[in-house]
Amino acid sequence: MKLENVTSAKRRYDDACGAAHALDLVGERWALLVMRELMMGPKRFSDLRADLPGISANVLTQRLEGLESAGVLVKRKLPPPASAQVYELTEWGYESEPIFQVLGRWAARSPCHDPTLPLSAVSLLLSFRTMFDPAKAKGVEMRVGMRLGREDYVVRIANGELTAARGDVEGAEFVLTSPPPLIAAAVYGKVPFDALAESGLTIEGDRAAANRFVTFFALPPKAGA
Amino acid sequence: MKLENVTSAKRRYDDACGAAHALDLVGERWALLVMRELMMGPKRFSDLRADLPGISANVLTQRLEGLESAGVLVKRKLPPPASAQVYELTEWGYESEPIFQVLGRWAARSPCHDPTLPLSAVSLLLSFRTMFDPAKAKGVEMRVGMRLGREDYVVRIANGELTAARGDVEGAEFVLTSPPPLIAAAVYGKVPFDALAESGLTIEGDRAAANRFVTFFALPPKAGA
DNA sequence: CGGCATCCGGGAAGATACTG
DNA sequence: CAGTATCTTCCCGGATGCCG
Repeated sequence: MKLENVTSAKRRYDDACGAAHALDLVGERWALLVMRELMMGPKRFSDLRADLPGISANVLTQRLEGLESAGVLVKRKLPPPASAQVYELTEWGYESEPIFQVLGRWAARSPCHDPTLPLSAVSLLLSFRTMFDPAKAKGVEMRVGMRLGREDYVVRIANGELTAARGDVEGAEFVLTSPPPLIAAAVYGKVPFDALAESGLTIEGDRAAANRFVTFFALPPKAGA
Repeated sequence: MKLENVTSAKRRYDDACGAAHALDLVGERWALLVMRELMMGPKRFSDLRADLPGISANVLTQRLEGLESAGVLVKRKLPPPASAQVYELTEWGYESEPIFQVLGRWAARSPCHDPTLPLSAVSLLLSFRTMFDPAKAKGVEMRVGMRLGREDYVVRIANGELTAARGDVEGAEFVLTSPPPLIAAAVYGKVPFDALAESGLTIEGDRAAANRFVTFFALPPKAGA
């Protein structure tokens, strides 16, 4: 848990401010995005590479080392017969979720935010947690399945709260099978599901519920407007 | 408002996730700390340099350019006779305060946070806003003056809320004149004011109120404990 | 003095190839 | 699959110097 192993002495801020210390720990390029990809549960090295297009293997190695030294994540070996190496956030690591929420909420107001860029499955799920508006889902109970590439996820809405986690899509009102960006287009761009079918989004189940689902989320207004 | 002027194309994350976009805007080294120093009001170039020991002039220039391009701050000329150039956050820029709060709260739990490092006046005031516990200040009304180097600040507690801003210390229950780190030691380290007097902290006014003041703040427990 | 351009050295990030 | 090794590029930090 020495700071030396996280950030070299020369590049530290030497500032007692908590925010500055956070940047010493996770302020390096890619560090926060690595953590983001682990927010929904452990992943392997190659999954991280696949979900963070643009990161190079050596940088990923360095970040994983640094974040482990900082106590944000641990490297763990899955028991046989899987026997795979995975990286998992510590309890404290998971507590970083509000960082992504406030960063996301703030940046969504940026005049030059481009929502058409690629989007990972984890990012989509975290965005639901961030942008869910309880007032718009009063009295609603819903269970939504999402097949997003390698992993399946379940989003549940009940008692004005939204939870999202990896899980079995069986028993959901409807199941979306799609690349994450298309679901974002439906939810945040309010693009009709029908218009997205030809791009590779499919709905099984209650389509009316799906159309209701997208009304529970809204982006904040752009700044300077 | 082109992203080109903020982050070169090669170093962008190409990720629609809001948090990733935030990092494109303010993820470069020093950018967030520059914003932090402006959270209590406009400052001049040389004040920023003085309050961010370690930043070099050219990097500060680059960050100010980038943050202006991003719409986070504006460069403004004070009217005569001051006629000084100052940098001021935009309304959207000021809305970044929750970023500092969640970063600070999260990093305060870090096992290797060193609270003895230097601390700027703005950081201290922001930490009050972040760490204030309304439950501990129930029914309290208090007006505190702080002379922290170049600027004077007023902290007010009323109706279970804390506000902190630049202002005249006249009319406060007590006035602290001190380098910011000593006040942090009193508030967060619970070091008695008497023990700090010889290091350069002075209290004028109601010392009992000062001793009450420090009880309104508490750091979160360390992670892994 | 305040703000910015320029040059340079060191080091981090990026791309590619390679290995157990 | 899970990383190293290597090479290049670019950013950061420091120093200097110009110009209002």
